[in-house]
Amino acid sequence: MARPKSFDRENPGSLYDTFDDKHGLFLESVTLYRRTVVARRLEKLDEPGPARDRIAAFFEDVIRFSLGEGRLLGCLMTNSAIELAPRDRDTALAVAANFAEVESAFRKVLRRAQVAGEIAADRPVEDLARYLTSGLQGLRVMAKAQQDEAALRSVVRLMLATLD
Amino acid sequence: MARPKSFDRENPGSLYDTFDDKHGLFLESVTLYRRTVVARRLEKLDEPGPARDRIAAFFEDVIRFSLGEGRLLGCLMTNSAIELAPRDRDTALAVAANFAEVESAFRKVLRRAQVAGEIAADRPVEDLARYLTSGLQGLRVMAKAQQDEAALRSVVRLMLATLD
DNA sequence: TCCATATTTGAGCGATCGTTCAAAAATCCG
DNA sequence: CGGATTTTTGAACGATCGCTCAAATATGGA
Repeated sequence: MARPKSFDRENPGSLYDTFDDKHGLFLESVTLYRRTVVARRLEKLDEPGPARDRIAAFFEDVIRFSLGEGRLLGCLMTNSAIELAPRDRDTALAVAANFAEVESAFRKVLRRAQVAGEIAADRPVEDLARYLTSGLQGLRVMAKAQQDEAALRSVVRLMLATLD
Repeated sequence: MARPKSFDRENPGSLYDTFDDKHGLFLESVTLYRRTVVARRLEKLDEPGPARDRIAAFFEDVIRFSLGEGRLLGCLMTNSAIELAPRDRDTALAVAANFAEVESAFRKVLRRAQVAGEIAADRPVEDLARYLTSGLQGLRVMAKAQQDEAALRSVVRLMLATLD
C-alpha cells in the first residue's frame, strides 16, 4: 500500500494512535469512501427528470470517470472486492454492504420509473437492480483493460434495453 | 505475491535464470493461464447443442467455479485487470487480448445461434458479445462479495434475456 | 515561572521483499 | 578415471514493510 513519507517516516506513531493498525486505517478509509464518493454518486439517481435518463446519466458518469480521472485508481469498492474481500472478512462485509446500497438505490429509481409508467409494472425490480449493480462492476473491469468509450457505451445501451 | 519457500529461499537463482525477473515470471503465468484455463473454458461455448444453452451453461459453470473452487482466487484475468493493468502496460495488453478473445468466442457462438434461428438475424452480434464479456466480469466481482448463487443466477437470466 | 502532563518526533526493530552470486555438487567429455 | 563445464545451492544484499517507543517538544495548570 502506498504510504506518503510524512505518515510513516516522519510520524508513524500518530497514525497508530488514531487507528489501531494498517487494517483499521484501511477500513476507516472504506467507510469514508462510501459516505462521500459512493453516496455522492448514488444521489445522482435521485435527481429529477425521467428515471430512465437518470440511470443512463449515471452510467455515462461512470464511463467518463473510468476513462478520465479514475483511470489509474478505479473504484475502491470494486478493487476491494477483487483484491481483499476473499481473504478479509471485514472488507467482505463492507463491500457486500456497499453493493447492497447500490442495489437499493437502483431499486428506488426503478420503482420511480414504474410509477411514472416508464418501465412496465410487472418487471422484477429486485432482479433488475442486482443486474444493474453487476453490470456496473463489469464496466469497471472492462474500462481497466480497454479505454474504448464507444465500446463501453454500447454495453450500457444493451444493459438499459433490459429495462424495457 | 505469494512465493513457495522452495523458489526463493532454497533456490531463487534458477527462477531468475529461466525468467528475467518477477515481472517476466508473472507474464509467463498469464500466458499459460490463457492457454489452459481460459482456452478450456471458451471451448465449452463450441460444444454441440443449442447455442443459447451453451452460453447459459458457460455462465452456470462460471458461477459454480466462483462460489466453489475459485472462491478465494477468482479469475486471474479479472484480478490482473483490476490490480495491475492500469499501471503495467504488459499486463494491460495481455488482459485486453484476453478479453478480445472471450468476445470473439461469444461472437462465434452468437453467429451460430443466428444461423440456427435461435437469435434474430438483425441482433448486433459484436455489441452482444462485448456485453456478455462485460457481464461476465461483473459476475466475477459480485461473486467475491456475496456468495448468493440464486442472486448470481438471476443476473445471468436477465443477461440472457438480452439475446432475445 | 515551574513542574506535570500530553503530544510530536523520527530512529530503529524484526520481517519480508526482489534479486545476486560465490561456492558446492552434479554432469559431461576425453 | 580427471578435469572442465554446467547446474544447484542457499547465504546474503539493500530496500521496504508494518509497527514501536524513548526522547524531544509543546502545552496546561498552580
